[in-house]
Amino acid sequence: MTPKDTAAQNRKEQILEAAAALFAEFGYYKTTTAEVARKVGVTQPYVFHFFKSKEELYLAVLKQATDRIVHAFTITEAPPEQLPEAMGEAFFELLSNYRNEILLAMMAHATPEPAVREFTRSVFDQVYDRVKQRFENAGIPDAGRKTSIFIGHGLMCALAESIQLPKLLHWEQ
Amino acid sequence: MTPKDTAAQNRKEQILEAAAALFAEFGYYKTTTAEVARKVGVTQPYVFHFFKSKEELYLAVLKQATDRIVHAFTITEAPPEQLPEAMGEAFFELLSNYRNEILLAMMAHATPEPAVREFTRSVFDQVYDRVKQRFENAGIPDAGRKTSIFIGHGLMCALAESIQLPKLLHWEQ
DNA sequence: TTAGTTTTATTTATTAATAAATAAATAAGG
DNA sequence: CCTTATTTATTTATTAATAAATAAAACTAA
Repeated sequence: MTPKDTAAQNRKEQILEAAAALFAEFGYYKTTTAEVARKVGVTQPYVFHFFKSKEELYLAVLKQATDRIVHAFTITEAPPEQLPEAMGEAFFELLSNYRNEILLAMMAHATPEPAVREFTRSVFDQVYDRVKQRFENAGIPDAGRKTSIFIGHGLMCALAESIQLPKLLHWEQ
Repeated sequence: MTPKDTAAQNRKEQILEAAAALFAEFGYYKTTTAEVARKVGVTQPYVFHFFKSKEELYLAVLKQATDRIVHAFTITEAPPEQLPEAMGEAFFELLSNYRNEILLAMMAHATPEPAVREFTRSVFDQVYDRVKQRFENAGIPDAGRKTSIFIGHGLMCALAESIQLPKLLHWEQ
């Protein structure tokens, strides 16, 4: 019962979810609006009743994903020395609960639509600042560098997932 | 005078170079064979005289790029304690000398053509093994984890370049 | 004149997007 | 209630554009 609790609102959420799964697996260009519609069980033009273009649909999914990420990095609490690990775990949990959306977000920079690139840029900018700030507040030395490494680590996890090369993330142990 | 030194061979190289630039900037799907041709100054169907499909052209560019990367990581020499830094510098040099190709290679995993994904997978697999082996030979402890971090770092540099967010790579200093 | 190089002309397929029609649900009035 | 009006939900039919790929012709130079 979030914004409105109508049948149409429900459809909109279903479309977002189907789109997340398809965009994550097949990318922006190889996902057709017809496939999204088919997955939900409606007709292709009906998708445009909720989103005025394919790009707008993609951006809606992407925003949902990045909001989750920013939120998680904002609320994670831990004793200062354990903050980076705790935030890494928070990301990992997100990845396991919302795999499609998160993979989508971590690969969005490879989608060359200007609006997508710009959105992605602003999100990484924001995430970098927030994470760095928190590292600094926790008294972690060299917070900027640690933040870069933290983000690189996230990219690496997403890569390992998307090409199915689990050996890349063997840090367990 | 590599394989053959004919005019056509020359054209093939020009096409590869134009394709690298366009694929790196606009990605696989938003780059048309017509634009590649126009950049070289030939007609669109002529591209198919050298590469039997757009995918084959893309894979040829990708292979050239990944061969450079694997080669660089193979030949870099340094005293054991400086090996990771030296290899990082080698990658950075590659990125500055062959920017288009290297960015292409670092984002290829987001191109959902099965052949591209599989190729990318096999290259990262190979790179991981080779880097880890060299780290181990240099007596670096926890070589597997260090290799993962090394790759994550490379992904992060490519991201920073592609979305133009230089703050991500402020480790200089 | 023949092999190598390149173009013109054309096809075929795909897909986002629009417009207009229909059906189902809800509400209002007698 | 029962029928008419109105909104909400959804479909059918269609367009318009784009782009990869093929085939065959033509040019060029040795």
